[in-house]
Amino acid sequence: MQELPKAYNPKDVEDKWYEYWEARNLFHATVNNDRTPFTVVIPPPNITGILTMGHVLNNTIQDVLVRWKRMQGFEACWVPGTDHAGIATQNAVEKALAKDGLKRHDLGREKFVERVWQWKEQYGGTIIKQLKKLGTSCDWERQRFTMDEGLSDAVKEVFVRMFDKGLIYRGKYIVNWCPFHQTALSDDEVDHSESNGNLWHIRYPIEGTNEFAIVATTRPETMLGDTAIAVNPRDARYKLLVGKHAVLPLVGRKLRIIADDYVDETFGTGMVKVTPAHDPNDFLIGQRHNLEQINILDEKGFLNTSVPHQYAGIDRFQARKKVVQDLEEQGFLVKVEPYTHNVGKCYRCHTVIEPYLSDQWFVRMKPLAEPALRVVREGKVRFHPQRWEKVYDHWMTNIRDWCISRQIWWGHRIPVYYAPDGTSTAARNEDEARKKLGLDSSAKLRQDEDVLDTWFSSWLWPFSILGWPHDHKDLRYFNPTDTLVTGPDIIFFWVARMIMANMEFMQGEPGHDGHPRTTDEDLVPFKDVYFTSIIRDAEGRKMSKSLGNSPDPLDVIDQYGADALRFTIAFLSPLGQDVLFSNDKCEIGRNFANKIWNAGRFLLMNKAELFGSGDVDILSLPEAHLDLADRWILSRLHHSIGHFNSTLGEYHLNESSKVLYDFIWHDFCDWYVELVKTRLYGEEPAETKKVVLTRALWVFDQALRLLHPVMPFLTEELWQHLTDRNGQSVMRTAFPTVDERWIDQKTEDEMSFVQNVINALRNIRGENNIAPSKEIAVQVRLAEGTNEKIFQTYDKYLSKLARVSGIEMLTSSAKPKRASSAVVDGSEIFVPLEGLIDVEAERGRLEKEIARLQQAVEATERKLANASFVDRAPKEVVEREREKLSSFRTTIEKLKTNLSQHS
RNA sequence: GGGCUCUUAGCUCAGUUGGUUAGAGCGCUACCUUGACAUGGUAGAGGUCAUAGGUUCGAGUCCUAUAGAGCCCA
Repeated sequence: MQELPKAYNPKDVEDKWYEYWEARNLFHATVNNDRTPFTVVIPPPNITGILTMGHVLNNTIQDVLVRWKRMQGFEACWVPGTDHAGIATQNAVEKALAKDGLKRHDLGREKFVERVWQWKEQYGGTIIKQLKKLGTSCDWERQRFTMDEGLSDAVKEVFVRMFDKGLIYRGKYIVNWCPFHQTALSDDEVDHSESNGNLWHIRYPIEGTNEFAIVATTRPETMLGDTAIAVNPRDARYKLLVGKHAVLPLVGRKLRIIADDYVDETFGTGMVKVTPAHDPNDFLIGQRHNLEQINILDEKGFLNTSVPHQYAGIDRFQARKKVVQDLEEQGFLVKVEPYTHNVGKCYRCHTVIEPYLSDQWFVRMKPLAEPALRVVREGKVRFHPQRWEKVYDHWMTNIRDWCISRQIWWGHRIPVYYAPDGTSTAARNEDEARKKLGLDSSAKLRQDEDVLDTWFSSWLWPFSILGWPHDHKDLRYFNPTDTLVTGPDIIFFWVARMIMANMEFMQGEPGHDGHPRTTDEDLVPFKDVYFTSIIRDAEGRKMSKSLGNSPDPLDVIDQYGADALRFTIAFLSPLGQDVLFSNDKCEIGRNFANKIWNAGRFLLMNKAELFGSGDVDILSLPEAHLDLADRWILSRLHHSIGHFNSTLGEYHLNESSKVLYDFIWHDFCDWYVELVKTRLYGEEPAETKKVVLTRALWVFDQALRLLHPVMPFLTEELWQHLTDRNGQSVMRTAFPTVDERWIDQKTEDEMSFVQNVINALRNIRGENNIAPSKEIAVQVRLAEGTNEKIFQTYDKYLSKLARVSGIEMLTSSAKPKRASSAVVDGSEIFVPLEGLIDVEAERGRLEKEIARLQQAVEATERKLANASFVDRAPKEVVEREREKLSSFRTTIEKLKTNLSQHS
């Protein structure tokens, strides 16, 4: 057997094991009625995207959960896939075309879409390859794409069903319009940023008076589309004006003065202009008051012919200048003041978004929202952290219809067909459309030009990827899925809509038992939603391309290893709080990996020593020759297993990681390995040594299994080294379970006493500057009730861990002279340091300890002096305080006596 | 304007339902290459838990207000 390298090198390990797992199909899950499924669907990354730290966090969490459940015997299935990202992808391809001087219209729709597919084949898989580097155990056989055939069928099916039910309609609505892309954008595709503009105050003459209405606007050109002036009905100043008319400058149109609650009487003059076709709020006011909607723009952002001819055909920003100039010349401009306000910009091209009235397709959300709201309120879908339920509740109770049409070419084309006579219907194909429209097979149809919002395919993800709309055994078995891991930023766009879609479309589908689904429990898409943290840079700023502060995870993996990155990110991620990340923080994970590596190296070197090239059976725990250290590490192991399982079950991944870190580094490496050395290098017979080492290997094997979900590569490598696994992989072995038999408080207390004695001796050594190589003699005066046997049996622990040459039990009450001393649980430890003792240091040491305890004594005395504390606090608590006080006092007493020896 | 979150050691954060002398990692100081590991070991320094009230026998923990930081919605 070859010796392991001195330092762990992830590069020798990671790709090798990933290929091994993939080649053996270990990520694959199948319908298996002997097992409970555990299903996770990946939030499909965008095909234009590359791996970011956000993906790393998100997918590490999913992989930890999936690997953990898989080892626990669940049929764990993690379905991966990608998202076609309509606008982003179209944009990327258009950019590529532009390099050849081409526009998409030069190619035409069909050719252009072909080009996008080619682009997708070439670049769309990048992020998937990157995810593999991270070690994700996705079931790659099941990989899906939101534009693939099955998902396209699902999209059509859903559209047609909803259309037929009247849940989809076409209507005029104010949308976010990008004049560059000439498409509507959903709210999330608009970036809002503070912008310095002006607030123009304009005077509108009031008909039949000498008075004026003064209104303020940040977009003066929209006045050309004004159809009313509004005031608040409670505003006493304008009560008499309501019902009168104002005259729109430059245009001459009469504007009704109306009263509407929307108006804020404290803003400006308390009067606002109303432009129903170019402002979302004004649109709503317009609907309430039945106002005319005058659209003054075309789709490129130029003024159209519904404005006076001198403005028609001008770009909106030019028009603003001209309108302002004309208002000023004609005396309508009151003042201009600088004004900072939020301006929406297209997230792809940063063009200023125009609120624009256009024909769009909408989904009626109210009927869908109701059941989706109920299942969250009733806890059938649980959010972690729970506070997001409030946000969800608020959005769902105020839900607005969803604009699903986009005026682009890349995406699911809207399955609505128009007959020559203008009638239309939604259909799965042309034949069906003709049938529905009562046309014969030769009739020419025109399909709607628009495509669907990308989220319209994403919201079907938990069932479309499992075979719906066809009845599929996978769908019956794996849906409802279990845990969704995603960012809180898409709670509305994705999470809420998936709940709505699953509740709506799984209704009546055969469930796990083959019967039609009816209960909420069968209809939800997932049971738990884990909202991840946001990754920020070390200064707490959001990671962004423009700041250049987002590390490339592949560089990080290259530098530190995937396991180190995974562990670090898990360790740093509190549930619901942001994570401040910088590359060098991966040292936490890298150092931990190296520590584990070397613990393994230690065990394997000793194994070679004791067993030669022969193999060792480490599959069962040897229970012979158990000593305190053995019983203690087993107790700690089982505590840790329980703690890991419970914290991970609550999605406190940072705590789970800390459990692993503390157990492996501190319990196993710092103490257990050192204690085991006393036996391996001691005088026990070889057979005992073999048992001791085998037990250590067994414990380490358990530790590797525990750690595997977080650090899959390192654990597989070491696990394979421990013994011949006959083709087994750690990722498919049983996860450790808690065995209460080994959890033993008495053992932990005894061990803790030994540790405290060792710590006290180390403190004496450190403070007195005793060279580590120098051995010390120790004298002990035991506190009453302390078992002398501990010192007799485990003197070798002290000798190894505190370099103690010998222990003498004191029987007389005389204090040793020139000794450094400490008190541990009432027992006094003396280290005679003739000639070595630094009297000043020793005095300082003891005085400091006395002062520390003195403070504790005072605090405890204060508590016990308080009659109502003694009266009203639980008896155990009071009793504990009394014990504390007496123990502090005795300790101080002893320390003081020892201090007096040095005066 | 409405809602949510945060403020604990120089830095980044833990701290479960209120009850030991408030913890960890990094950084810092000193010592140490001792037969797994210097990506390491041992010891040490460092905190009036943002502020002010309140509830309670008892508050880092619960409540209210204030200040500061951030996020979401309108």
